[in-house]
Amino acid sequence: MSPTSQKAPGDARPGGRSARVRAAVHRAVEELLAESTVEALTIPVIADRAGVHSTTVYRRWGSVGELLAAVAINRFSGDLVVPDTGTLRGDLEQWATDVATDLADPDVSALMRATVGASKNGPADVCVVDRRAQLAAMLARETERGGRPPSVEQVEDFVLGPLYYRATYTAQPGDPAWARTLVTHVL
Amino acid sequence: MSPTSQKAPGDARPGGRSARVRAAVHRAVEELLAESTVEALTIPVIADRAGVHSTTVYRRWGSVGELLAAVAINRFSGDLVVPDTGTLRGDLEQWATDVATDLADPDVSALMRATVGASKNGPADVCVVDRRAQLAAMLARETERGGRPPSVEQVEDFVLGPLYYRATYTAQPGDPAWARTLVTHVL
DNA sequence: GCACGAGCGCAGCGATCGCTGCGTTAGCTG
DNA sequence: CAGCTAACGCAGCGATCGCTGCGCTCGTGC
Repeated sequence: MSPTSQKAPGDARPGGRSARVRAAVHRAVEELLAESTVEALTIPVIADRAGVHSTTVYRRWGSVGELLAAVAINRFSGDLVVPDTGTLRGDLEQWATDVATDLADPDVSALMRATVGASKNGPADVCVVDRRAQLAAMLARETERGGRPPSVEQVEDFVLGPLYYRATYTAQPGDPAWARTLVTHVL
Repeated sequence: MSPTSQKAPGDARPGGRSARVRAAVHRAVEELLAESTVEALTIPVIADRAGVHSTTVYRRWGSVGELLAAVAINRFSGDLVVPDTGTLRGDLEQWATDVATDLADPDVSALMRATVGASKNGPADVCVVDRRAQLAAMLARETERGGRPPSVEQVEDFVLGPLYYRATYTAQPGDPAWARTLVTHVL
């Protein structure tokens, strides 16, 4: 399932109210996740917070799970620009620092955990597909420069893995300095 | 919050019916998680599957979140015996292989994801506290042998991190051979 | 500027959830 | 073996959830 395969209505009218409603609902989900548990995250509550009728949410997203996936895709895509510092190390350090900073935000990690819990098709890859694409782009650039970068899997395992692991399972999210040491280890 | 701070009733009578009910409910949760989504995991459904009345589940656990945490603690504690092969590398390789095998089970990863989503106090450390304790024990034994093992955090980041990351966010859980390469990297 | 149609608000409906007294059963204790 | 108490089963109750026709509003294209 590609991130752009959103079959939901509203795409045929991207200019006006639909976009406003979508933004309001997404914002409501993030706010509620930041201040409450996912068990209290029900569609009537979301709709009420967004100033939108429950019917709209039911029709456009169907369930809390799909809504969460949509919010996660929207949140984890496009927020980070792919760094281009000239060297692979510089790119990766900048990128890892950005990811670490993003994951250190409690609201972001709460959204991630909720998405993980609500994902029905096995793992919650919606949280990482975009990051993986950015990583592949940086590594491909290094190859074009004539370097021999590590594989995507290696960087994913030793940089993204620890970062996401800490944000998901431990109480201490990684700080930027630690993220840079991860890059050093993998190079 | 220690894993043994279960304030729930039933501990004063560990020999008979309470233990049976607890086992039946835990089993029901694992079964339902394996065959359905977490959104369908409601207390009446769990109680019905376990052959127990809903009242009992409400009284002993209170909510699906606490019940999931209890199941996770029970599942992720004591299942793995700490290896003792004589060398740190042997211990870690055995241990990482066991963890990888465990996480490769779809039912286990489903339970983990559900626990992550239902955890209210931030991260879902119930999934890793016991693993961390086992790791600390192995590293302490190496210190007693006179060796200089890496820190718990290092092994956690570069072995547990990738393993849990893959099980949580990607479609390819780690196989035992790959788990051993992780150990090699950290030593 | 005007007609068309997509998307939203409104009202309400079964179904089910989460929870609470009360009586009964079953495991611990002397 | 007998008494006690913790834990469970039972029935039922508000509350709320998820969902469905219907009419209306607002963005889009001619």
